Amino acid sequence: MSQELTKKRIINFSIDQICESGQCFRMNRLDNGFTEVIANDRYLLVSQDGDEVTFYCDNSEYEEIWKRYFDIDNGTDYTKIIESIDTDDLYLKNAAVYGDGIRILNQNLFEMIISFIISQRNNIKRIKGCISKLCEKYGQKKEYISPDGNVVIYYDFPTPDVLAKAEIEDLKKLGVGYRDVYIKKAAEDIVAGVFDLDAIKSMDYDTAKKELLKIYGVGNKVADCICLFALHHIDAFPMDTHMISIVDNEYNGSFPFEKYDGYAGVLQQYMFFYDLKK
DNA sequence: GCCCAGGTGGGAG
DNA sequence: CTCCCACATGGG
Repeated sequence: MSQELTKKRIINFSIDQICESGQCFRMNRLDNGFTEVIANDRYLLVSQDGDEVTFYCDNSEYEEIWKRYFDIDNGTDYTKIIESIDTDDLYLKNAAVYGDGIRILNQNLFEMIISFIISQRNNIKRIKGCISKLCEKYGQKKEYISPDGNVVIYYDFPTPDVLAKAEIEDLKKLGVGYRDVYIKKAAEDIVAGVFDLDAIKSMDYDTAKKELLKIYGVGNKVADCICLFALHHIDAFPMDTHMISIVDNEYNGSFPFEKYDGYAGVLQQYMFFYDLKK
């Protein structure tokens, strides 16, 4: 264990809950108790004991990369958000307790566009499988030396350029089904400059969502997922099959957004997770 | 065989 | 604007 590591005490943080929360598809719990995170063209191991979280990287990498990725000291006050829940709303209170430790990640924009295009009418296990195969076929191969000295092979998420040149037949072999054309067209249009990802990053929620909706294969729900998980617009509230039934069954068809102005997306994630796991 | 999975595009009305 | 429907794939 000669490798550097960074230990932090962090409240409202659970690497297991985040890993299972359905917002990231390249994070995995390993048999040895560590969680691997493949993101930002890097490989990270994380372990946790209570509030003490260990990141297997030096402090400068933690400060520059992972602190923001995990939404740590980034302005989102999870304690305050949970405390703001209407005391009469037992469902939401229970969901927040159940989802304790989930954070809204700051993930790569292109990766989220492609990942959530793949997610439509699909289940999380298959989504992860498709993305893993996509990265293996089109992503750059990298090596990571683990703390015990083993060499871990991993693959970066593919660039727009590479996916724009992909053959439809090859994409289909990954099991993405009819979404093959969506992936290729989205990548092509980004490469061609039809969509400017850097510009989208600086837009407010409504403007960014409107722009994302122009991408072929991106509809209302996927656009909201991208806004929430890549652009950190935590007022975005993705309405998938789970949320439709929750809002239907628990809120008579309309969620009280006015009580949670500006951050309903965090609560959405608690409810989604609660429904997903029960 | 059926239904479902973090839905969307396209067409009709 | 709101309905319809087809769409690939694998697991229960």
